[in-house]
Amino acid sequence: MTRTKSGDKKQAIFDATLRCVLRTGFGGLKMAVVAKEARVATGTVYLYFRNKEDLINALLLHVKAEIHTAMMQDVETDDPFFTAFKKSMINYIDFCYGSPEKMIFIEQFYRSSYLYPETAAEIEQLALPVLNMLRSARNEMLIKDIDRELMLRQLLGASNEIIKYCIDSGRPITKLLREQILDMLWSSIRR
Amino acid sequence: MTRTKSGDKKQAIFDATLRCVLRTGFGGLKMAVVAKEARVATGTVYLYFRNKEDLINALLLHVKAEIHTAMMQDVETDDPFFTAFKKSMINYIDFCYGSPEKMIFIEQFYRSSYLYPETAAEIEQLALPVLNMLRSARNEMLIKDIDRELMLRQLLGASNEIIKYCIDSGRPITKLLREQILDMLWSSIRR
DNA sequence: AACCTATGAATAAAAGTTCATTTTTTATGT
DNA sequence: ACATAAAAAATGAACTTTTATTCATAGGTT
Repeated sequence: MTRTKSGDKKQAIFDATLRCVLRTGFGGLKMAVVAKEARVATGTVYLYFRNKEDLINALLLHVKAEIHTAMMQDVETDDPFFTAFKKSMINYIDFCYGSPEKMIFIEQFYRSSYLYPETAAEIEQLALPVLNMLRSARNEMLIKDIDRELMLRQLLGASNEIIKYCIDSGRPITKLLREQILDMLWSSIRR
Repeated sequence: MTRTKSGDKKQAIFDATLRCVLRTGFGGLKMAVVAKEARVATGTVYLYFRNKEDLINALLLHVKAEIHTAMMQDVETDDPFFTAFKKSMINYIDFCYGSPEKMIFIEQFYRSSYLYPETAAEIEQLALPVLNMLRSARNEMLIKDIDRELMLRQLLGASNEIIKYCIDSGRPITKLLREQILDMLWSSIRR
C-alpha cells in the first residue's frame, strides 16, 4: 500500500483550500483553483466532498477542532486557573499566528450562508472545555461575574484582532509582546 | 421637484447592499439582488458605481467613516481620558449593536481581495482621532505602554465579538451589561 | 477481470455587465 | 402658463464571463 492514500488527498484539498482563501479571501475559493493548488483534477474534489458547501463545512469543523485541541494542549485539569488560562491563551495565540490561514478561513466562513446549522452545533461543542475552565474560575471567585460565553468571545476576539495586526504589519510575536497581550487579556477578566 | 434625487438612489443602493450582506453574508451581494432590494433596475446600479468592486469600496469607506464619526460623537477634546474613553466605547458599541449590518459588512469585506489599497489607506486615516486619544493617555501614564494601534485593535476586536454574540443570541445590551463590557475593556488597558 | 480511484474536457448554472429603448427632468421659446 | 425639444436618468432583457458540477474515459490495484 502506497503512502498516497485517500486520506492524504483529502488533506491536500483542505490545505489547498486554506492557502487559496488566505491568498484572496472568500473570492479565492474556486473549485478549479483549489483542485489545481492541491494538484488533483477538478473532479477529484467531488470524490471527497459532495460540493463546495460540503467542503467548506467539513473544513470549518476540522480547523475549529484543531484550534480547540491546540488551545488545551498541556493544560492539566489540576493546573491552577491562572496557569491554565495562560497556557491556553498562549497556545491559542501561537497556533493562530503560526497558521493564519486557519484563523482567516474561520473568520471568512463561520458567519456565512454556507454554514450548515449542524456544523454550527458541532462547533459549539468544541468550546466546552474552555468554558468549563472559565466556570470553575468564576466559582472560585477568580474572575469577574460575567457570562462565560461572552467573556470567551471577548478574549478570542481581542486575540484575533491582535494576531491579524501582527501578521499584516509583519510584526513578530516576541516574548515581550506575548506578555503584554496576556497582561491585557488577564486584566480584562480578573477580579 | 420630487424628493427623489440622485443622492437618494445611491443611498438606497448602499442600504440594500448592507441588508443583503447581513442576510446572507458575502454570497448575498449579487448585483441583481441588490438592485431589486433597492427597487431600481440592475443597470441603474452601474450608473452610480463602475462595478461591484467599486460599490464595495465606496460602501466600505462610507460605513467606516460613519462608525468613526459616531464613535467620537460628544467626545470633547478637554474631556478627561477616562470620560472620553468611556464615551467613545459606548458610542461604538451602541452604533454597532444598532446597525449590525454595517459591522458585518466591514468584517466580511475589509479583508478581501475586493479592497483597493487606496481605500485601505483612506480608512486608516479615519482611526487617527481615537489613536491620538490613546497617545495622550499613554503620555499621561494612564494606560499601559503598549503599541497604540495594537491596543485599539484589541479593544475593537473584543467589542465586535461581544456585540455579535449579543445579536446572535438575541441578548439586549442592558445598562448593566454595558457596564460590564466597559469594565473589561477599561481594565485591559488601564495601568 | 473486477474494482476503486482519478482525470479534465464538456456542460449547466449563476452572476456581472452592457446598451438600445423608454421615462423623467430640465431648459427654452412662444 | 403652456408646449416642445434637448438632456439626463432609469430600465431590464440580452450578452458575456465566470464558476460549479458532471461524466465518459483512463489508469492503477487487488
